[in-house]
Amino acid sequence: MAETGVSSPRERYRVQMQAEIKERAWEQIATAGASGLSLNAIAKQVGMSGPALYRYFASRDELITELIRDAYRSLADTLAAARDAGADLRGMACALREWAVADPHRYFLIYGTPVPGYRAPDATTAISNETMTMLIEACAALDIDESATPFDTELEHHRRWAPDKSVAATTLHRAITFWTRVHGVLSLELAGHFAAMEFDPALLFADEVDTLMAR
Amino acid sequence: MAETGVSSPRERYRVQMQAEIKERAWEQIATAGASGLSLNAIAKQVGMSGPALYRYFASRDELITELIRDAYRSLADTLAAARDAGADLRGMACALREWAVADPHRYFLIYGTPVPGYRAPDATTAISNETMTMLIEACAALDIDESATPFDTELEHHRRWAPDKSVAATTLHRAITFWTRVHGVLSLELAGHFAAMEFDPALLFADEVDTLMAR
DNA sequence: TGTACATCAGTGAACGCGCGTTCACTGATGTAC
DNA sequence: TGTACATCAGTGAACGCGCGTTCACTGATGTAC
Repeated sequence: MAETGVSSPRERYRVQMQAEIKERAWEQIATAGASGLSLNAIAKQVGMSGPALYRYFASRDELITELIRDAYRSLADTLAAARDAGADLRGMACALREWAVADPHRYFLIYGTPVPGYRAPDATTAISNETMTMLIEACAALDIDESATPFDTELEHHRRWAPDKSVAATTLHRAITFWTRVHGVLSLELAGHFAAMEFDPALLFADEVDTLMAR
Repeated sequence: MAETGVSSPRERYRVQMQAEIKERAWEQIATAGASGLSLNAIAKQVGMSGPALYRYFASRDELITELIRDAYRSLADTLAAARDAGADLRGMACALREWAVADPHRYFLIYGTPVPGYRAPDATTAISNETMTMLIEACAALDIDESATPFDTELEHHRRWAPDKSVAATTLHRAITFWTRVHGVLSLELAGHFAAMEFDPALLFADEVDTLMAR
């Protein structure tokens, strides 16, 4: 009887196969987009015939859901690694950008056009909260005093989502603003909206982060 | 012989029919997303049978291209109308947000996940430049002096895309930053990433605009 | 160690479906003399 | 005003295609005695 942690050859093969399927799925998303993801095409890539994939995933939707969850997980892990390496908010921003640039399709699977009718499972929202908490802590470490804006007072009254009541509303505000600004630059950059302008998006990104940390 | 501006009944009917097809297409995008847009389904909605649509659009791709171009046009017109009504940068920001919130799918067709393999025609990039020019002019009207950042010097050397050489690099910078920040808030809001937090996204948006205009 | 059985990965055929697009055709509308 | 012709909107059948998913089945791998 297999105990926890010990895996039979069959189990190991299974895990390995699931991983390969996901890998091919990502390749396909890169060329055809998430909506063009086809189980049959993946099966062909893996070297199996169509229905065999149903040994590993109950349906196409389940596969996509796992890919999305993995993307969230990957982002959270990237930020956590940066933090654990002693990075401040700026360092985490760089890590985030590198993560996004490394695989734009993975980025857009999370932050791009929402899939119509798709409902994010609790698992992904939990990871999302985890990420937000890391950002809030990084912002709290900045310790800049500033005058309250209207949105700060709004946050005073709507902060049930925040992890710790001891964090100032201005800190929550800063974390949210960090998030929106970073996404503003990244999503436009990765979607190619800066293509006609010749400037280096990395400098724009850095400038935005600097501005946010200075004031 | 029909002169320019004068249209025969047939022509008028044609234009009207094209408009109705596009309208149904938008409805379908709203429920199934851009990738789920189906010519046959649209035809059914309009009350025609499949192939009839080919009288009005050469292919599915052409229809989508027109929808995208219309979306760009609609946004540019909205901003122009705000400007002509005497709105400053803040007013234009509000107009932009209202435009986006009114039809998120239209917004995402432009600023969402890029369609794999889709190449934006020159017509849309021209409209995009038009929009950017309006923003730059609105930023120039602010006339705030500020110290140059690294990205400002980058822009000094890469500004061929900008409409007028007399505009300061810091103004171009402000226009770009306006664009990225506004998109950061809007794209996260419209994609539902603020759903778990209870605050009013409009206040966050207003705060971002205020910050950008004050400093 | 050998035998009997259970588990499970993968196959191939088949299902119904909807897609974009073509083609030959009908019938109404407009145009020219 | 009437007739002859051209234009063009829309139809219905058909094309080939790939999709997700089911099902009964084969054959290899693991497990129990």
